[in-house]
Amino acid sequence: MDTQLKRGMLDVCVLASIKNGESYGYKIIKDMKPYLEMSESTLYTILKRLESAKMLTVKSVEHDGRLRKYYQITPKGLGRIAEFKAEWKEVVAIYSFVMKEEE
Amino acid sequence: MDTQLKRGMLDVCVLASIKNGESYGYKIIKDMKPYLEMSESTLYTILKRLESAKMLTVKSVEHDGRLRKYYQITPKGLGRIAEFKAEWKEVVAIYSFVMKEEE
DNA sequence: AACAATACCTCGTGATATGATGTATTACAC
DNA sequence: GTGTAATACATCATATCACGAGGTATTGTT
Repeated sequence: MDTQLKRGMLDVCVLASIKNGESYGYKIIKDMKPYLEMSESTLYTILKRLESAKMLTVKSVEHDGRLRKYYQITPKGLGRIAEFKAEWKEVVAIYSFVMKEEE
Repeated sequence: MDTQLKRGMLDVCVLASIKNGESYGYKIIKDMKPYLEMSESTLYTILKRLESAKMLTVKSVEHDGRLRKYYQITPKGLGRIAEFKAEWKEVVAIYSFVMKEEE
């Protein structure tokens, strides 16, 4: 799938992955895989970005000798999802424009 | 509207604008405005990109003392629109993922 | 012993949307 | 007739960002 088309959905997808319970990087990638493939470097970049934007918080936990960073969504993160929901209407309108007079 | 979300639709929108008859830069912006706002610098960048990709051809015409560059879509350009149509299904699937368990 | 899976990370690169800025003509208001 | 908006094109520098390549370290599995 075209990279450009995914942009703008990536951030929101990550937020959606942790919306109903905290999760961690490696698991987020696996959860999203059926819908949207994302490389690890992309995900960790996004997680850092969302953390800076205060859309999620993080806590590190030792698990089987390996470090795990659990992410929780914040009200601001939930707000971002709501915003996306509203913008989606515009996206659909653009799609309609493209398909106009298409058989 | 979020810039990122528009990406990936911009190219296709421009192609759609000339799908049913040639058009020129200034007019394309006006035609798309109700659906999607795009700055002039963005459009001319895209037109050049699409021309390089052979998705459209151009011919210059003098009109009222001003230069106008008329763009026509090519089979490759039409192919791009068809491709987008297919990718749209994936986009909708991603949207569903984001909205899952959303009230 | 070798390899896959788990789990994190950084860095460089390429693509690209946009604001700022520029050129030149026509149309219209005051 | 002077100024401003509209028409119509263009370039350049900048910032954002997805991604591949590469790295570290531990725990299964073959």
